[in-house]
Amino acid sequence: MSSARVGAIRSQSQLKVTSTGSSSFRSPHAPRNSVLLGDNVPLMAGLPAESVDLVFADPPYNLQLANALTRPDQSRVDAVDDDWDKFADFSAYDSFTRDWLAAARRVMKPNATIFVIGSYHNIFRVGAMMQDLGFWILNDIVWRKTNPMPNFRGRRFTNAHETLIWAARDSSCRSYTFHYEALKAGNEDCQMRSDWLLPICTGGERLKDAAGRKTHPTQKPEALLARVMLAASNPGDLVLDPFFGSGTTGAVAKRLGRDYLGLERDPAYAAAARERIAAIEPLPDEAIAAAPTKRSAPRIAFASLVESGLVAAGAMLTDLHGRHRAMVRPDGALALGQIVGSIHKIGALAQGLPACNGWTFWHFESGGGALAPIDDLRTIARASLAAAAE
Amino acid sequence: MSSARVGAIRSQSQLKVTSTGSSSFRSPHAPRNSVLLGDNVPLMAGLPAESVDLVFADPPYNLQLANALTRPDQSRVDAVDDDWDKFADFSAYDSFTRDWLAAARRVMKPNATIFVIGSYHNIFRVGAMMQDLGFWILNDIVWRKTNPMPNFRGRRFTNAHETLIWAARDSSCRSYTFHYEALKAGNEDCQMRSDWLLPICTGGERLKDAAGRKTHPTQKPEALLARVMLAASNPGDLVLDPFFGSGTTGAVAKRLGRDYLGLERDPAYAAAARERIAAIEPLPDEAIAAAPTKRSAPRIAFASLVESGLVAAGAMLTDLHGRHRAMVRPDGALALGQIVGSIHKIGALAQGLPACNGWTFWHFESGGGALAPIDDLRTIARASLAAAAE
DNA sequence: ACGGGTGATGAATCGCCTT
DNA sequence: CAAGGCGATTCATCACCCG
Repeated sequence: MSSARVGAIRSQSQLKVTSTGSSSFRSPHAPRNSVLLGDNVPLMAGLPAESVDLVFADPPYNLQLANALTRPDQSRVDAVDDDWDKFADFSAYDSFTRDWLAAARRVMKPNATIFVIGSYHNIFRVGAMMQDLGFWILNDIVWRKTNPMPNFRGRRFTNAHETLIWAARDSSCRSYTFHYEALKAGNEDCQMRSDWLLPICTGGERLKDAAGRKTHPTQKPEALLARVMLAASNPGDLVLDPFFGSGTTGAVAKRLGRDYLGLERDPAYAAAARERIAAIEPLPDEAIAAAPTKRSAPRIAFASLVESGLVAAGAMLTDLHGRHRAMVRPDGALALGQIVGSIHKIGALAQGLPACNGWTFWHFESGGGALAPIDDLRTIARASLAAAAE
Repeated sequence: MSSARVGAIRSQSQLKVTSTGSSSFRSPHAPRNSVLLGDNVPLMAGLPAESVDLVFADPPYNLQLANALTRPDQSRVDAVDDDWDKFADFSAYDSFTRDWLAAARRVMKPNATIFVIGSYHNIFRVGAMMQDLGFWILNDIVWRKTNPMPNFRGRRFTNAHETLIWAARDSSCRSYTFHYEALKAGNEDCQMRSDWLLPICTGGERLKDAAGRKTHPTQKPEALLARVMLAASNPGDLVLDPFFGSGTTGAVAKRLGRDYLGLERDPAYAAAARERIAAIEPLPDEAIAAAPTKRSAPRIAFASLVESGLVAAGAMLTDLHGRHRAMVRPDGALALGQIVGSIHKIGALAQGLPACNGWTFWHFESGGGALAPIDDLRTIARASLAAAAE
């Protein structure tokens, strides 16, 4: 997506709609870069279907602390005991979960994905409900906390992680956004794993009121949201957060050039989030622009390399070890003895395999008798194509 | 538990009952150190209620493989496609899960706990069902694999972990076994966290047939089972595994001086497991004996220290900084001015806190004017108590 | 014996476009 | 819409062979 488009979307969308919970507005486009006040289910019902690119949801965890929790020094742990985290029983929590998940699914574009974060108190119910509603789980991801709260009673393992579920809208969604190569490049050239080690949100990042009390009990670290958005969204995408809280999703979205839409029931949280996001400075477009990937590179026919003279008709190609030899035909096909076919087909045939990437399998003799893959020639062809387009 | 008791339990239990799946046997005690052949639900129905100390369950994951998967070198991945992992739909899997979980819950002693392992394909359904059946989740634990299979198509995060759910039979179970201090001592004096880093089962540990094929497609590493049993069972305890498979639970139980009961449907798996376990050499009792913990150490009344002369009546105790001073009364109470109470109550009162551990708060003057906690005197008292019991 | 190279393998819901 | 072609894609570990 070009930065021009990003700008256009941003400018159209500073409407700051405020709703009281009824489906009081309808528009062909979802509002962008706003915090909508009210219950998220009717608010989502008021959004156009298939209008958001990514959902991040941090629903109430349904924590069940029977009694007050104290540290060994008898100081009281400031546990989550807000009204929004109280449910009569599992059935009430399931019903709540079904409602918001179904509403979120409706507004997801066909190739959108959703992340939901939770702990063992609620994540199993959330995950089962997602499967029941037709979501297609892509991964579960473990956020390993570098600095979790210890288990003060010494009766359990330190609860040192939370779980995220990443899912597509349904099982047929195959072209969801996933920046595999960028993540790998940023991870020592190793695939990004399903376990992420990140600190919890503390220090200057943690929102506090004038008296020093934390604004929101479960503020998520921006690094977590950043990894989510960098992995599964593009600049200019609309990220919906139906449990906006302190607005971490909005803050990170703005910084990373994504658009956000936050839904929040509590006016105080919404106000704190708006203030927080207003202070965010977006990163420059160059820092955000999606890196070109091999999958997105323009397709080049091997025939065009022959036509342009990068490969001579009649030249012999071999595999890296010189075990197989094939001749380049003027029409861009390869000939292995009497058999003629594409670079891929002939490569597969030569090895007795069902498939083969001919670009990396076949080599030509470059300077000094060294062998180089014909993929190098494709790179040259792509460069001259790009130069011609300037 | 003494090693004598461990020996007694072991000798009673080498019956090796074999059942074909009907509830054909009844006994006041569950059989021990046996593999029972048949469906686990009727087999568990035939066991006495409240007869096992720990359950470890590795149920089918309900993997849903659409197509064959190949590595980048076109080699075929040997996926799990066994009949026992085929379910018509989520509803069939839920029903299967409910049945075996309910049967397992019935045979758990009131303070028994259960570990269930799974992946994102099934663990959410399992966890929700456990909550519905009344299990009380204590932790979810993440087994982080050091050497997971990569994601060959680059379309998702590397699926690098599996999840274990640890639960008590119900929310009222408070005295379940958990060797907090032994785990902490073995973890650089740091609380054991909910994320465990362990390699998958390969190499010599992996059972293979004469042709070199793996005996079981999903054999779990012994290190994983060892951590489970060391954390949540005592020597001589009965560990039930309703999905015994290749018998890792039995092998580790035997090595660690626990008794096992394995339920397995497939005669070939059961036979392989029996052979495997027969070759296991148990560790010596000294290596296994539960380390004494503070909780299990005999309670010592402060009064008994006064009686034995370790503390003199009339002696003054202070906190570490000398801010508070209290006098030892001959009845083992403390006096802070006119107020009299236990070492704990007076310690709390002195600090204005709701509670206080008097053993670590109050200090006495040991040799050379140095202050030492009265807990040191308790340690001495315990040592002489143990010596007297010899 | 040791080291390097090659090959095998593990609970996996693992494409997209054109015709 | 189904079928077929293009062409993109792997990490840690262990076993084995060879020099």
